[in-house]
Amino acid sequence: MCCPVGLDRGQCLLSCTRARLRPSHETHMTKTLYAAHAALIETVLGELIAEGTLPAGTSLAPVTIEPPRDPAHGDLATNAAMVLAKGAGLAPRALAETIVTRLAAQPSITSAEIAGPGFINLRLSPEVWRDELKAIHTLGADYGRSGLGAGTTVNVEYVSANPTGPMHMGHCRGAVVGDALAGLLEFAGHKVIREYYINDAGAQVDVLARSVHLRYREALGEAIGEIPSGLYPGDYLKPVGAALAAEFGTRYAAAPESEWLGLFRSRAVAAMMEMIRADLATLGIVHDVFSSEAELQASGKVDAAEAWLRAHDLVYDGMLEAPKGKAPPEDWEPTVLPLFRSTRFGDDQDRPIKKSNGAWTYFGADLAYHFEKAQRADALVDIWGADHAGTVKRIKAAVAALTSADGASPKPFEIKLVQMVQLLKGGQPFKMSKRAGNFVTLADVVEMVGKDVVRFTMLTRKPDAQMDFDFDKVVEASKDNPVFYVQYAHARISSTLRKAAEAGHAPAAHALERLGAEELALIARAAQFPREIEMAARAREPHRIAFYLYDLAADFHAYWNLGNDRPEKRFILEQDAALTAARLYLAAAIGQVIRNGLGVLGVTAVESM
RNA sequence: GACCCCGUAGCUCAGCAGGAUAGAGCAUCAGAUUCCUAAUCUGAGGGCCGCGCGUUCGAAUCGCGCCGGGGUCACCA
Repeated sequence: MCCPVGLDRGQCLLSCTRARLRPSHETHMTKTLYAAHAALIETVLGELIAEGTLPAGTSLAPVTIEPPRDPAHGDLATNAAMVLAKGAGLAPRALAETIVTRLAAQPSITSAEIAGPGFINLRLSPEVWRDELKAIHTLGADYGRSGLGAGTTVNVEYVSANPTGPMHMGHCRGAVVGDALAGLLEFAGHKVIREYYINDAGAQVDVLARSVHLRYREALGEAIGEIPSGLYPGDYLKPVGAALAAEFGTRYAAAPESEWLGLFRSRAVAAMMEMIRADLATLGIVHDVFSSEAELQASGKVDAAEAWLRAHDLVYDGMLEAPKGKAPPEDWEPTVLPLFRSTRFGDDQDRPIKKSNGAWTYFGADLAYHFEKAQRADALVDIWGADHAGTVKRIKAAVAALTSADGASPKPFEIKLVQMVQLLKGGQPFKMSKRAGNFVTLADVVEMVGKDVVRFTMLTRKPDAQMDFDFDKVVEASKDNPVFYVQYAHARISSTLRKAAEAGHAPAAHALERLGAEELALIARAAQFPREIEMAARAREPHRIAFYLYDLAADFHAYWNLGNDRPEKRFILEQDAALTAARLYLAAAIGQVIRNGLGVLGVTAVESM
C-alpha cells in the first residue's frame, strides 16, 4: 500500500511504489466578439440554405470560427466553405466566393479572403477591437462570464479523502483541479455544487476508531508502547484521544470494543473532518456539501438502489470466479454475493455490492450515493485519482442504469481522472516514510510555498498527464514558476496605474483610435478570454485557463518591453496625455482579464511583488 | 492476460471538437537595463509529432494494430 492513511477514492496519488459555431453562447450582458461573428456567419449560411445554394437541413455543427495561428491570415478564420462544399456539390473555393461576398458587406469586416484549400480569412475593423476593449471595462469582473451553462446545476465531487488523517500531498492535485473546475463552471454559467463524499462507513474508520482508543488509553496514563501495525500511528490522533479521556475518564478503557467502537468512530471522524476542512481552507477550498456514506446507508437509500437494480436484472445473486492471473488468496472460497452485472458494460467481472458479512461494499454504497446525488443536479462530475481508473466503467454503468429509470435519458456523469504527482526534492524522488505520520502534509507545503504557487503549479499540466512536483524547484524558483510570471504582469499593470495616477493620468477611452497595431494585437489576445472560458468549461479542463493566462502575460511583457528601445511605446507619456489615457485604458483591461482568469483558478492577483 | 493514461525540440510540457509553415519554457549561443518593476524582453540553432495501416479535401489530433513508459485489476477504499 502506498498511501499511509489508507486508500481513498479521492486520490492517493503519490507515486510511492513504485468555438464552435453552434454552441457559441452569449454572455448575459453582451456578445463576445467570437460569438458575434459566429452569428454573422451563421446568418449568411442560413441565407444560403434558404436560397437553396446549400441543401435544406445542412448541419452547421462542423463549422468553426477561430483565430488563425498565423496572424498573416487575419483576425478570424472559418472553415465553413470546406466543410459544407461537399453537401452543396460545389468546389470549396466556389462556395467560399459566395460566402465571402456577403461577409465583406458587413461593417465590422474590413476584408474577407479565400486562402489555401478554402479557408475564409477575415480581418476586423479596428473599431471591433476598440469596442471589445470598452466591453472589458464595462463588464469588469464579469468579462468572460458566459451563459454557456444556462444555469444548469453541475455537482462536482472532489477530494473525498478518507477521514483518517490530515490531507497530504497525494490529495493535492485532485483538490486543486476539482476546485478550479468548479470555479470555471460557475464562471461559465453553471450553478455548481462543490461536494465531498465522506467514507465513514468502511473498515478504515473502524481502524481509526481503534487507533483513537489506543490514544485514549495513552491519555489516561497507560503505557501503550509501539503502535501496533495496522493502526494509524500519527500524532494527530493524540488530541482526539485526550479529548475523549477528558470527557469519559476511564469508562471505556477496559470495556469491550462493542461498547465504544461506534462512539469513538463518530468522534474520530468528526475530528478528522475538522482537520481536513482546515487543511483545505489553506488552499482556499470550501465545499458546499459533505455527504456521509454512513448516513446514506442508514437512510435506506442503498437498499432502495439494490431493489431497483434487482428488479431490472442488473443485480443478481451469484458466485465470483477465483481471481485469475495470480495465485488465489489462501482464504479464497466461492461465496454467493449480490453482484452487479458490470460485465454488460465492459467490465471483466461482475462486481459485488455487498460483502459476505452483509455489509455494503464501497461500490454498493457508491452507486446509491451517485444515484442520490443525481437527484440534486443536472450533471455530475467526479474527480478521481488515476489509481481508481479500474472502477470507472462499473460506476458509470450503474449510474447510467439508475438514472435512466422511467425512460429518462441518463444523467450526464463524467469522471475526470487526475494522474499521479511524483514528489521530488532536488530532482530525487522524495520518499514518504511508511511510518505514517511522517508524510508530507498539504498544510506544510502550503505554508512553505503558498497557496497560489500550489494551485497554479497543479494546473500547469493537463490532468491526465503525470506530473513532478519538486519541492526545491517550487520553493526556490520564482523564475521558473509560471505563477510568478502571470502575477508579475498583473503587478506591473497595477504599479503602472498607481504611478500614472500620481502623475495625474487616468485611464480613459476617448482617444482609443490612437492605439496602434501592437496595442490592437494585445486586445485581440485579451478578447480570446471568453472563448477560452467556454472551451475549457466544455472540456472540463481548467488547466487551459492557466496556459491562456501565461500567453496573455507573455504578450503583455513583450509589449511592455517595446518601451525599452522605443520610449514612445511606453504607457506613461508625459508629453501626450490623450495617448497615455488610452494606453492606461488598455493596461487596465489586460489587468482585468488576468484578474478574472486568476479568479477562476482561485489564485490571487497581486498588486505588487 | 485485461482495462486506463502517457509517448511532440537535448529536458519539462502546450496544441482548443481534424485545418494553413507544429508552439512555449528550461538549457545552449548572441543581444537589450541613464527607461512605466530586467521576477522582463529580442534573436539564433534545435522536430520521421513512438511505428504502421486506415478514414478524407486535409491527421500531432479520429479508428485499428504494434512498440515503449506509468497505473490499476479484492467481499479493500
